Amino acid sequence: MSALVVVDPDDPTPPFEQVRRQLADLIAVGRLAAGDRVPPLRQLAGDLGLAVGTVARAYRELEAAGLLESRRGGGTRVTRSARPVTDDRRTRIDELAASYVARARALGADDRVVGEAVQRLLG
Amino acid sequence: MSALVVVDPDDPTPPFEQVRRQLADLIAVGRLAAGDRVPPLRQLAGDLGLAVGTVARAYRELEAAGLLESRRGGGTRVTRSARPVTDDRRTRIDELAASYVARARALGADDRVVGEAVQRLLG
DNA sequence: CGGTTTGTGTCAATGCTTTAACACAAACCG
DNA sequence: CGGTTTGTGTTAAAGCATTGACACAAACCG
Repeated sequence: MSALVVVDPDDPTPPFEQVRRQLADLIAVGRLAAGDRVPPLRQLAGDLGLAVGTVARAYRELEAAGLLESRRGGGTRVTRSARPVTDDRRTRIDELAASYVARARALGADDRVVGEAVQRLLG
Repeated sequence: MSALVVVDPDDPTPPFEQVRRQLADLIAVGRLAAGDRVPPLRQLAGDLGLAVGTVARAYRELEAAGLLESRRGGGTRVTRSARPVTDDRRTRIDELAASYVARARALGADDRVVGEAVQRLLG
């Protein structure tokens, strides 16, 4: 009975962000495929012990990112096709990359290792 | 000029928690060895653009966890009993890389873009 | 058609985090 | 010793996340 998503009360990360990240990861990894339905707001909120608005925010941000599509009465589903990379997204990706490189270097990794760790995941 | 720690302003995770996690990682991985000194509160706060109290909280929680020891006037150092988990540095870097790739993909980037963003930073 | 499901929106109240400025205490160092 | 460094603690103000309750809108289904 592994729940789709879990919220860690000891993690200071805001619950809406925990949910958002986990769903984004599930989609990125393919565990949630295009067209798959995500739990209704009230159901997921009830399961996690969160307010409806909190889960709604996670869905809303994922929809803004092009990962989910919501329809009143129709539920929320994973988007069929991924959006093209816009300029905004490009700069955001650069920021994520810079953060990763900085943190990996801080752990003592040399640049070769830093690059390989990513390439290994990209095939 | 590799920064010891970095804070991501776009990450809803509270800054004190970002700092706390990264320092815990550095210690767990052995990049910060037992007895090593951590930057003075005011210095790290200045570098990161945070208030002194914010960094102080990160240090305080790490001390409560037994990872750091603070002395007024004497600075803050890694506890002797805090031992690095042997060679899970590689694992930790892989986790960081996986997180970056997942987040970048979630933004709609294809794998080529994800890889290039990193390579651009590594020269 | 009509009832149900589901997402959206509002609102005030509450709590947590951060900030800035300041005072204080203890260890360091010349 | 005396000045400096450094960690600790306080305060008030501001911002943000969450909650719970409620109303509304649109899609679904029998």
